[in-house]
Amino acid sequence: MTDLKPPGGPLTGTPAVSVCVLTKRADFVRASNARRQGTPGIHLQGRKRAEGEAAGIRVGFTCSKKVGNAVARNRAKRRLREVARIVLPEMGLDGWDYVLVGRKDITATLPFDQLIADMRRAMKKVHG
RNA sequence: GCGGAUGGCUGGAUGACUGCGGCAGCAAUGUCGAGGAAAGUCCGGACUCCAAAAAGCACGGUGCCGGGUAACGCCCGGCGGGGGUAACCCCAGGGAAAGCGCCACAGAGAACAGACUACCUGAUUUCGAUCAGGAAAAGGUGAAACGGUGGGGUAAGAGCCCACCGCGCAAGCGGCAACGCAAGCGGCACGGCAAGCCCCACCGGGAGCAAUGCCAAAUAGGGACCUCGCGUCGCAAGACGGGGAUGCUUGAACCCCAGAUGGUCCGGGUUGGCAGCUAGAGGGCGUCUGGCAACAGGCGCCCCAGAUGAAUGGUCAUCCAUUUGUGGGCAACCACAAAGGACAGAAUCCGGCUUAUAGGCCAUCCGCGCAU
RNA sequence: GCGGGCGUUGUGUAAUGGUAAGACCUCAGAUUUCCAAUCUGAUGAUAGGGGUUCGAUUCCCCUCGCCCGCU
Repeated sequence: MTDLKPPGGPLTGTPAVSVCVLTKRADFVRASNARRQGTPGIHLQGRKRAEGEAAGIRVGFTCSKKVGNAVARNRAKRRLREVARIVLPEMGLDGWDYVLVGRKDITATLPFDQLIADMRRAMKKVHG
């Protein structure tokens, strides 16, 4: 199934908005029906929430069983979490939900700086 | 040195920056944080609930003997059978003279007796054969065919007789036992399958931490049908009576009894938090005692994660082995560069089994070769 | 996590322990001016590995894959 992990604590260079983590299945479903952008390493889904729904940036992580066994899934999730920790403070928009989806083999093995580049490109596409 | 057998260990190391979960703290911060299989869920337990977890039946499991253990289908030791030159390895390994069932095709005949071809004797004969009797060695079939070899014997033959081998029964002896050794007896009979039914012995009540208990929120604390039934004595406690059992029957204690009870069905709801939740038959090291061993016991020291969209990560440097390429060298090897670092991630806990696993290391033993 | 079930040609189904059957599909041929329909023929499977047995789809064990239930 899909997995996610609790808030990332105080982020370095955090902007004024807070970041929290998606835990409800309904939020994941809504995000997947909104804007999406695939890159070699990351599949990104993004959604601008309706007024009064929640505050700040929210982010979720998903690695289905297609990604591999438990070791591969956990590894992909950890790297996605690290990517979000670095990229979201500089590019995330207040009032949006983001869902990062792992891809088979690639998310766990791609060089890390390339993964970050993929994330930045996907963010631009989803916002634009 | 080469080849092999068995048992065991390890599962990259150090550092820097930056993150995550638990605990402590107002905070700064401190401290702890995956495995030998955490896996498969194949067994066994602990623990919780089910009216006791009791008896019988049913059902399921195990299956040489002895021991170990909380327990086991696990482990240790022994026995028997099979394989290997050997070290050593493998075996669901009780009962087929309790009973039932099955043994296709082929073959004369498939389980207990019988006789297709062929053999022998006699009679008949159209000289092809037919009939009566003897016999069970030879042929062919098959996974399996009624002991084997040699000799005697005979009309032909046959354990019909003899020798050796095999087989069965077995006094006695050894061993806790499985079992082993075996005088003697028997002309030989009793085929295989019980991972077919079954018999025997032993074991097992069922469900499972999403168990179970509590708190909060929410909803229609709703509707239909059926069953028991509207008790007696007593001020009361209680007694009598009735009801309540998870495959079936019995069933003490216990619970309920005029309930808005119990059962079935329909409809609604199905979220959040806390406890269970991690220190236990616990692990490691050292040492002593008993034991062939598994293991048991004593002492000392050290160590023990608890998440819940689920923590233990990311990046880099150096070293460590590995592979590839280039250069040098007869070679061992040296230098430089690059790549990738086995299987795999706790979810109530523990003991086993099974399966996956790069590379490396240690010990013991066997065979061959060489040297002494 | 815990508990349960299933696995046979490409698909959905059969098979007392004894040659794996039949249907649809695919291919080829026949029929037809051509197509469809029809007829004939062919290809093709017991999830994998061990064990019991003379002989396993069937009986036993291990592994793999798929499906279902739970508050």
